[in-house]
Amino acid sequence: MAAFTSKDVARLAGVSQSTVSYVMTGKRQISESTRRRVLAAMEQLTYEPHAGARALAGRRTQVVGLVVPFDSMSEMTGLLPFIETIASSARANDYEVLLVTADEGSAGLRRLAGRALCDAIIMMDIREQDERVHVAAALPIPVVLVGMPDDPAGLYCVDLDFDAAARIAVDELVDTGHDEAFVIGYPAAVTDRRLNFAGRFLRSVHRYAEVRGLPLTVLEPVEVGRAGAAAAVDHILAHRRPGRTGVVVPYNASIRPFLHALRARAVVPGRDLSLIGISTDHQAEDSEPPYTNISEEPRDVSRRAMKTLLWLLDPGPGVGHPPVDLVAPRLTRRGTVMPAPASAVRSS
Amino acid sequence: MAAFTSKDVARLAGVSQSTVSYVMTGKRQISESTRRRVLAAMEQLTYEPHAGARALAGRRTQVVGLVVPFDSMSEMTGLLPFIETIASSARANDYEVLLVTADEGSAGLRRLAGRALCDAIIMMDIREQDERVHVAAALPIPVVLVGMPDDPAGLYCVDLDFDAAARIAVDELVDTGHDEAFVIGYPAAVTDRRLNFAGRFLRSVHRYAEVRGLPLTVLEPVEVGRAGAAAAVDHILAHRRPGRTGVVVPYNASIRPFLHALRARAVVPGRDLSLIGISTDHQAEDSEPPYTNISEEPRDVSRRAMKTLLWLLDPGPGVGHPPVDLVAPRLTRRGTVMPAPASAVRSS
DNA sequence: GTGAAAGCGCTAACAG
DNA sequence: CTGTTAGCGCTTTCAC
Repeated sequence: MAAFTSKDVARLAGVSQSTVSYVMTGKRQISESTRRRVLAAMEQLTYEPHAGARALAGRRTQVVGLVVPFDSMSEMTGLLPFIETIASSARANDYEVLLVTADEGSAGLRRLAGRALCDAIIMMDIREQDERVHVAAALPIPVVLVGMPDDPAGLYCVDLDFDAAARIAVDELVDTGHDEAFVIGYPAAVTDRRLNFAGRFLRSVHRYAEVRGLPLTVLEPVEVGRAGAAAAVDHILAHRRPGRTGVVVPYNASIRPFLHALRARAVVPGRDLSLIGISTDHQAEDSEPPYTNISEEPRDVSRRAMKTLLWLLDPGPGVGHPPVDLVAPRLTRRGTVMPAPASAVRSS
Repeated sequence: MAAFTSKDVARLAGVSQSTVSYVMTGKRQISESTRRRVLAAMEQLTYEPHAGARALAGRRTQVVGLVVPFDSMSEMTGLLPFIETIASSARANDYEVLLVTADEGSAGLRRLAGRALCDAIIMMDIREQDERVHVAAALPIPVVLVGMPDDPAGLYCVDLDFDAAARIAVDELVDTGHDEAFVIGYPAAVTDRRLNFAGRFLRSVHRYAEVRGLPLTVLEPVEVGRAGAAAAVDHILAHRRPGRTGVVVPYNASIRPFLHALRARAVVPGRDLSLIGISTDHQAEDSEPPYTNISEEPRDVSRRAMKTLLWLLDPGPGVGHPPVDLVAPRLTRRGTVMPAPASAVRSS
């Protein structure tokens, strides 16, 4: 395997180099006979086109840049399904994936575009006010955001619909006759960095609670882990008013420690209070106990982000694409919400 | 920002294009004054060299390919620290990271090398007999394995020292006076694919148990999750002989469910039996309860893999590199191993 | 339908 | 110490 070039293929097939190129790209009609000879030659030489040369001449890299957060939290936060889905999705469309860590900030973006390392970028870990968003908007290549900054600067955004998640949570608690709700807020690592989803969820949950007349308390910040969860549980137990108490845990890494803290106090979710978590279904099902959850949909979000990106790279003839694409979460009941007492059922 | 070239930089600095190139690569002595002018020009134009052109002319991409497993398990198995560490490590050495999923098999490897997408490859998810290893060995670029196949085919391997892990586990149980040990084996997803680490651990644990006269039973396969863990615990409780029982859980995703199964049966690790897990310290510490563990060291393994790879790309003057580089795990006691009764202490 | 030839933007001899 | 020049392996006008 000594690195053949398209020239070698051309010679072996008895055609010109350009014909080889056109066979590969399909940008020209090629007679069936020559196409066959060319393909046979490529096969025989196990030819692979040189990506750099291709990028240089064709100004297309067939690479998408993926900007991911790699802080200490990401492991718990379920970053992997995003990466995985984007990788598969890219491969299915003949793209490679170049990984860049978010801590590079704007410099990483500039490098990706400036060096022509990729044709487009998917960026995660978006903050409410994110300087990178404006840098991204000025790049000569398309950028898709996973998340919604305050000002998208004209960029396409894909994410879970956290507003809908908040509405679903409030509705579920109200419809099952709860008298009060607590929200386990985000850890300082999230609020300090003003990650976009935290604000989106909290604003919405306040609004819907008010609309439906549900007294609501947000505990914040609540650190992920034993201590933070213990403090939160103790606070709730000490301060809750008489009646049915609901707890919403929107940050998935906080759910497990919260469940542990409840168990340690012999408080049973679904009996002594209600619990709704926002997490993947997989995590909710796998937990001990399984809990009623509003689904994060990392795979769906990633797929749509990839779809948007492909469309941006090659806008089809059809109508456009929505600039903001929010994936609707689903509620799955797993018994950690106390059912409505027969007397207290209200309609949603 | 209209995509400047090194020619533009050269003109602006009043030098030739090659001088610009030499300023960047440092492969030639450049007078301080011209170097300054060139750097100023690059700065002024926010110049970034075209990666494709560079790869084409310089036959160096400054990219490392990373082949990762993206099966259903990988999320639980702690893949992220590997990816993260390799990404940072690569960046620190001016390399980009191209992500390829293991399910592409040999084709992915051939593509990476054939298309000159990268200068070297790090491959994870190695099976005992892995066709990809032989393909990799024949590639014109270096490949580092994270894991140890039966036949490394001359490739450099970096991984945790599972033999040492087995020894440490057996020693700890024997030294604390245990009369018997069980090993919670790997799930079918691992054994079916003959992933290399499973065999390495199991062979060693058998050997050391025999050496130290510890009766040992390996339960296998044990599926990850509630059902598998429950079955394993029930089996152990039903079949264990009188005396002190130790349990070793080498597959980290199995540990949590195992702990749950114990708790559900009111069996307390550290009191009613002993438990040693193999997992990251972080996971062991964060678990409920924290458990005595033998450390997986994904970051250290990744760092060393990267180091080996860089050395392969540019063998320094010093002596060579060991072809197999095993990271020593550490035991951290967290109270899930019953301490030795005063009368039964034996020396290690 | 197919070829010939001119670059894409960089690196690395070869010259001085 | 610096400039000139010939490619690297593709894509893509032109031309037929």
